[in-house]
Amino acid sequence: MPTIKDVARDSGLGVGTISRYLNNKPVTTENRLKIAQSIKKLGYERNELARGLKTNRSFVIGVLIPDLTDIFATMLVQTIEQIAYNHGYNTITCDSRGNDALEREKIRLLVRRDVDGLIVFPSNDSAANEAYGKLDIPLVLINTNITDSLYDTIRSDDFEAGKQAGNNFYKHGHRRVAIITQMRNRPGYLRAQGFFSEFGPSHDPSLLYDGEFSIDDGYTAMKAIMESENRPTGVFTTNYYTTIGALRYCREAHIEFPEDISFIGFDNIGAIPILGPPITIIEQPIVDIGKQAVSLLLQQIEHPDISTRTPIEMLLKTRLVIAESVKTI
Amino acid sequence: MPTIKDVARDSGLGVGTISRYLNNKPVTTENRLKIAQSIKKLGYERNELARGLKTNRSFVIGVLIPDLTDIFATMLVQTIEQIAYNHGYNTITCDSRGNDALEREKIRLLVRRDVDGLIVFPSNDSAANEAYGKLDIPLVLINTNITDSLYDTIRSDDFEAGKQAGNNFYKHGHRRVAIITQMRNRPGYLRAQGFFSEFGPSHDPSLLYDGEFSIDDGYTAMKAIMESENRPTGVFTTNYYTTIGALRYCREAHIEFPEDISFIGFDNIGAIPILGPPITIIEQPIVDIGKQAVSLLLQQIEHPDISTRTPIEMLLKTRLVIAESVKTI
DNA sequence: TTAACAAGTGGAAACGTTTCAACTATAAAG
DNA sequence: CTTTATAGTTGAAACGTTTCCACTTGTTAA
Repeated sequence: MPTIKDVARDSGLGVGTISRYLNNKPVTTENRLKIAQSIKKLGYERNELARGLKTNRSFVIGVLIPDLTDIFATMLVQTIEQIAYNHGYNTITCDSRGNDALEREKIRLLVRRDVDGLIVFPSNDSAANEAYGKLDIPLVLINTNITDSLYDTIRSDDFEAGKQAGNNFYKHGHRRVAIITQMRNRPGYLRAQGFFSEFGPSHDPSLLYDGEFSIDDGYTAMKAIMESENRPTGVFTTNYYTTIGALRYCREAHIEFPEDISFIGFDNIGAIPILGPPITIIEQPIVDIGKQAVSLLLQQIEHPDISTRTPIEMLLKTRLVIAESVKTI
Repeated sequence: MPTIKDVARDSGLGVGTISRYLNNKPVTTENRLKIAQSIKKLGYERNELARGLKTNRSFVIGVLIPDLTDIFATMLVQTIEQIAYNHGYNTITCDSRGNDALEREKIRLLVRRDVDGLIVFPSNDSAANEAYGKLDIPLVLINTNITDSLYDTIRSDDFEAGKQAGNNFYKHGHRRVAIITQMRNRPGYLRAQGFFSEFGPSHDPSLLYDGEFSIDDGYTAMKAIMESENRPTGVFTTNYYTTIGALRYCREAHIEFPEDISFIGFDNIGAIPILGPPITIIEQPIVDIGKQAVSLLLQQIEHPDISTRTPIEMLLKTRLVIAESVKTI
């Protein structure tokens, strides 16, 4: 591979000049031409490693997600990737497999490869939170479990999302509605809180189905609900996978909305709008989340002094998309 | 950040010794201890950039896919990531948005960041093929369009996959079956060839629905088929998205399998096994594709002399998963 | 005509590693 | 007790950039 020195020799100029050219600093047109010519002739390409070594800047941002096949996460990454790219940054994505230790390791990998900043979509495991404590690198957390993060944080307004669903049920006359969620996950917890808040100060604990955010748990919970003694008049699922799981059970058991039960789901993405029955559903502003995450990160990267700033927690409103899966009672 | 020199100073040893320690070369136990202590004390972490600059090795492999939200691609990446990791390599993933120019740019990005090898899942656009011509870096292509690649290539046995579907229809008595595919995509083309081969030497061209591998085109084609004059007795879709699209139309139009028409789909992943009706479907061996891709790549990386070897094209068999969506006539 | 200045240029030093030739200490062999 | 082999250590050089200071032009003002 040709180096900057080869270009210098070939064009008869000094390495400093070549470097200026490469960094868009002023160079006489005459030399500009010579250099361009030599570069083409030799097929020179800048070695980003050497550059990063010297400048401590890589123009790469790292994105860490718990699961590369999680549709919500990958949609997010996709918008992050695109926006970052428009700002001159490239993105590299790693999968932590929802594993605490692996998440920490991947973060080090990225840091050691000199990423300029990190956007982390943390695994559910709350223990992971410590990991960030030591890092001093621009960092933005998305949908984190942490309550008082030292870092900028961005998430959907989960409490409000829960309220939107609860309110829709309530105003259609529902008073006993079950919710399928994951209480040890902060968004899951907040969605539940918001939901119940619409039904008054106290609520029947048997309406809360607490488990993992997984297809299986959605399925099982939905089944339990349909088979329960004092069956509620509606069900609210609080993430993509529980929604999928619940819908699957309903398909298998030939349960129709809203005839057999009313239903509000979560995350109008992936297969749901396509293969699922038309349902009323909460939509997260994925594109905006991505946009704001990049924006906050770039602020940190480009104004390092800002790090003394107090951390920002940014809430983005969700949207209730109305279909016909909630019956008026 | 502390450097190797700081560690040397702190431990009273030479930088060379620290380097040996870090690279697991023999060091006296006495020194080993001192070094370990200094490293912990200073919080030293190796700078991979500087290392890569010197060694030309990064132990990172780059993966390029056309769409980060494409479930087939991300499942592949996930297994690649895992297997590579077990071999001591990390993975970074980039999205080319199915865009030829962007694909080329991302490849350069990765090369310039010194990845040890590349696994590329090419965009449909055949023009992209040139891009690889110049590269001399270990490279494996997955499901490529190129017929006589200079690089190792790995893909499902698409012709055989088509035959499996065609044969299943044929032996259930079907003689006029439509196929939805993308002929300018090589896998799509081969799947069609294999499919038709089961029905004899010639075929009715009106049974071929040629478009993009997209949900929309799957939907439109399925609609056209159902509304056609001389309606075929079955339909074969040849990738995930066309399958989804076709299923969507069928849901909306209340078409049931196999009563209204027989159906075989492709790629038993994502939402299909969960939300879709139970259908006979072709399954690609995703895990094996990932495994073999990494294996071929590591061969190239670790035996550079091998590059004189003639390129390998590896075919992996698909599997026909049988449900009840094909009627016996 | 000269002084002052601006705009570019050249090349050595530095970034944090690994490598390698020279060196030291220890052990084994005679 | 010397010689020879062995194992480990040392620090300078190199990897390909950017940065910075000293330098050369060319231009303007007096």
